[in-house]
Amino acid sequence: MKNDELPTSYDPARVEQDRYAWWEQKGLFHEEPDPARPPFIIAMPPPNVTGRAHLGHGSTYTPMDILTRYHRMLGNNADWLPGTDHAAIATESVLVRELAKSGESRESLGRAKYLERAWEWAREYGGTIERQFRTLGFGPDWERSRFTMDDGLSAAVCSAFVRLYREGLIYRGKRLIHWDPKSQTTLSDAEIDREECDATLWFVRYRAVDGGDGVVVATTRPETMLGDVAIAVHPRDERYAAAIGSSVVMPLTGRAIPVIADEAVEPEFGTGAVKVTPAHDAVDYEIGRRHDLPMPSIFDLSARIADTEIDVGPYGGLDRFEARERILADLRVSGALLEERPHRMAIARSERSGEIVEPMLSLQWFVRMESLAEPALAAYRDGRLRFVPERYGRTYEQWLEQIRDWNISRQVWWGHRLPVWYTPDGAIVVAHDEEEARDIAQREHGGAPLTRDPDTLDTWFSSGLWPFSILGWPAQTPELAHWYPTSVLITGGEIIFLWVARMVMMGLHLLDRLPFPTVFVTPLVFDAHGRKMSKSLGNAIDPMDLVEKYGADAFRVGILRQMRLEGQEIRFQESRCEEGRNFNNKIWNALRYARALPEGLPGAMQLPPPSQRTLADRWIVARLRATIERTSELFDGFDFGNAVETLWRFIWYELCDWYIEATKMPEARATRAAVLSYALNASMRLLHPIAPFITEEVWQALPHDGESVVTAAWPDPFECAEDDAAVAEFEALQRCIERLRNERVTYGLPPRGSVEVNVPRNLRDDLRALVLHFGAARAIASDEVPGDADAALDAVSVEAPRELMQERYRREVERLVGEVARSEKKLGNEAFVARAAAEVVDAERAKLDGYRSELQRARDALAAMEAGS
RNA sequence: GGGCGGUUAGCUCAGUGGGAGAGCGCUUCCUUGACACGGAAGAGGUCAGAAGUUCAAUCCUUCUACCGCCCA
Repeated sequence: MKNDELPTSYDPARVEQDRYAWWEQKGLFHEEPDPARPPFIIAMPPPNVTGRAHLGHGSTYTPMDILTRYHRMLGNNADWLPGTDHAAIATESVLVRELAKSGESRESLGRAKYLERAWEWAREYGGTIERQFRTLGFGPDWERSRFTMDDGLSAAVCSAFVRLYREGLIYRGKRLIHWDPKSQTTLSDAEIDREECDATLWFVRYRAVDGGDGVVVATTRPETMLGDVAIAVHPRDERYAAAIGSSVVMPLTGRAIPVIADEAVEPEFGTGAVKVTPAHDAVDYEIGRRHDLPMPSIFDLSARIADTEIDVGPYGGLDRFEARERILADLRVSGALLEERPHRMAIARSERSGEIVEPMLSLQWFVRMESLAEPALAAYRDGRLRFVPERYGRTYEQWLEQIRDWNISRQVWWGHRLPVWYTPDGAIVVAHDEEEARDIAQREHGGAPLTRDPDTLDTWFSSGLWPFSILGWPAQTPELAHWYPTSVLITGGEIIFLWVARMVMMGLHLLDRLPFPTVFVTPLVFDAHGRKMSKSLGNAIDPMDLVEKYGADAFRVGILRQMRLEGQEIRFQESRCEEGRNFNNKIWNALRYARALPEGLPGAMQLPPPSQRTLADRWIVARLRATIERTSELFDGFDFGNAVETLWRFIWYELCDWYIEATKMPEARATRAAVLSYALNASMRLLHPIAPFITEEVWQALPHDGESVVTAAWPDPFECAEDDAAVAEFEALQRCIERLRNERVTYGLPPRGSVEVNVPRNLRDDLRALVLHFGAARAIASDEVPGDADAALDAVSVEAPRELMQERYRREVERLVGEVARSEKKLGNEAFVARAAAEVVDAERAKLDGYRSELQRARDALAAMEAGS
């Protein structure tokens, strides 16, 4: 492509899609296990198969893409393993809603037909998010993409279940679980959201059996009175000491229940006496267990009052909320309802359906967590498992310390069906498949017919196996041998319990090794004012729209610049993407400039010999070296925000603003094409993990080695000489130029057109040329200035009408007198000199010396002017 | 109630025990032979409040206020 074919501004839409297809067709993201190279493996947290990309993917998945690309360039055996998750409850609730539109339901279709539909659905929408990830430039090894319901992964799930069951770590039991009456399924603790809301606290009198005053209890759920089995008070609550052991009458159905004492009761809450409904409240359930109370359920699965276990009086068949109203009305009439007070409380809703969750006693499958949690805790405590930022480790630790058994059965159909069969008399057979189940039944249950458990497994059960199931486990594959454990897990903080801890437990238990040594927790994305993004608030931003407006690279740069290593949130500002686009345009134009150099670019990428390099060459090469080292360090430390910032500053301010400007001087001609193309090429490689598309386009248009920047080598800092002297001199030059520009404005001189500057006779020729070039100035020779180049550059000044210059010098003298006074005062403080670190005191002395000589120069100049006027 | 963050320029945020920074926004100027998605200069802050440690605190400690996240 000739330079005149390069448009004046970079147009991402023109290149991104084709470039991505080219990468994929070349297989650049694919790897095979290679024991000869260090592995770098990331298991992509599988998004919901029917989901869509959102901004959170930007903050969480871009770092994975960066690290994989970076390690590939370092020559490692780097692979990013993608995949999708079947997201049972989320997908099923959408599907059921869709079916309802055409008057169908799960039940009307039957399980087989329903699953067929579900698969169709997954296939239809399943490609969307992977396509969107391509649009965002993510480059995982698509050939290895897996789905949690694949045969292989399903086999892993089954194998894990059978093994854990046979080890006694999975059991079936009647426990209090969270029930979603709408979706008709259980939910784990992690699948419910609690929200504060205004509620009412009702005070109800339970009379003594002898008709005495009895006890007044406070409750937020009067409808559950039907299932009350006791009244509980705190054992040390004086007010109720006499009542403990007596019986009272539940006002609705007249049942007598005991008054008991339990530590769990808070004496300050309400009246200090609470009703106990073990089948419908978590605290009550624990009380019920401690006191061996009956646990009658009063609801059916739709949370309607049902009389199957206990007399529910006239309330049978009522929905739980209708029942509440009726019961309150009846209590009012009977005079048992004494008072109602407004009350703030947290109610639990299903994260997916939004339905208010009902605690229910139910026969479900559980994983016994204690013995799994222990090694997972130990791995963290002895430092084998590390969190970045560190504070998230405590979140992990706390959760594991108070671990509870994990309810893994779900009453949805879309998912991994439990590998569990029952004989007619209720014996349990757990097997890898039906054939094995029959063998077992034959052997142990006299060939009794089997019925398979209809339930499926919690999605997180399969997710917990993800880092090794995608590598082929339980089969012993080369991938599993070389790529497990993975290198790092990157995810949002909200699923440390749901997912991270479970992967750790499963990995340690099933493979005896941690699935990853490091967990990098990325920030949550909020809107610009810190509000959660949501459809209902209308503040959600679709990353696809941002890509369309600014390009994928700009989106990535935009969101990364808002990431901070220790940050827990990003207040997303779209303007950052716009700035990212501007940055890309800057790079593009640097390329156009380089290609327009009349001498042309060299064929190979090579720096000129050091002896031929100009000061600007030496400076930019030294700065490039520092940038390479810094960027590597920041990537290694997951500090992506600072990595972008570092590259941004180098490329825009140093390479484009200063170096390119310097190459416009005649003195730069001999070396500029080689140095500029080298620095640009290296910059593109440094930036490639962050902005894959534009870096490929620019890299291809420059002298380069290899077929793609994707597989190019990470820049080698040792090709670039350190050069502190050049850096110091160039920085002095920059200060000088900035001062000259300031003087121009101060003196009201025209911004363009040559001004005259006083340049000490002894200023080195190359520096003099740089000063005149950057300052757009003509030199007037002035007196020599003793000292180094720094001092000479400090003495450069713009020539202007005498009064203006005098005024300026007067202000300069005034400022310096202040500085000298402050410094002298500090050094005059004996305590400072005696107690401060020696280097701090020395630095202060050096500063003072500097101020004094500057002051002297300014005074001399002023005196000379005044003498001359 | 328990745990964890935050409070720095109009906005979004960096930052360090030794004279406060960036980007955007704002003001003024510049269509210089890569780029107006650009360039130059500038204004703008008792670093939430109080106390303590220190020769020295925006930074360390404690407390207070407000905001947020997670868990119960």
